[in-house]
Amino acid sequence: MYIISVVKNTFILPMEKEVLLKKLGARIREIRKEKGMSQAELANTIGKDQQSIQRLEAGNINPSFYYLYEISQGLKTELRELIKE
Amino acid sequence: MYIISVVKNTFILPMEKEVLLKKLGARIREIRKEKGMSQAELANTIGKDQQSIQRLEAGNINPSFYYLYEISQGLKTELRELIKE
DNA sequence: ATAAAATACAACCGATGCGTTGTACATCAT
DNA sequence: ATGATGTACAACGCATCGGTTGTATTTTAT
Repeated sequence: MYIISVVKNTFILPMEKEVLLKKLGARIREIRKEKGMSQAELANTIGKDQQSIQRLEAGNINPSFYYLYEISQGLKTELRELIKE
Repeated sequence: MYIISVVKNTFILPMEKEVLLKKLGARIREIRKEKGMSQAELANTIGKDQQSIQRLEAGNINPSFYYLYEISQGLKTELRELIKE
């Protein structure tokens, strides 16, 4: 008797990682525009640079919790607002 | 004329990183207990192991957005619920 | 008291976040 | 046309996340 197959992490998540990150980025961009800020402006207020914000909004990274917190502060909003849907 | 001091990131955040992560971990633990799950149980349902959940709940890591999403799914709750305060 | 279950902690290591530099391109005003 | 402003993309490097193994400590049940 041998183990012929080991399937790991069969838990199916309702949303793909890539899709989720795109949505997050789009939401952040939406809020930033509402506030009338440029990427560089947002970045500078929280000690980051424009390129980092660009990557985030493009959904090209999977940002850390604290990073998102900093973003929310830069946008003068609640962290929870970034996650609406 | 010389630059004698460069202060970077003078933006003062209302909450320290460490404190925020402790709170996040505590909140996750709270929800997990409400659901009557063990760390291992939560971990296994989303293809992780007990030790990873422990580090998260202890506030010893700054988890990624998608990681938190997986946790929320394992807890059968909304991602937003993990961030309540 | 003993065993089982749950939780905590430390170390290794590959993958990746994120700060940074450099640059391209598009839009707008002068 | 030129310059200023906003956005996009790629690469480098250090730090850290997170999967994993190993083990210790605590809690609960019998």
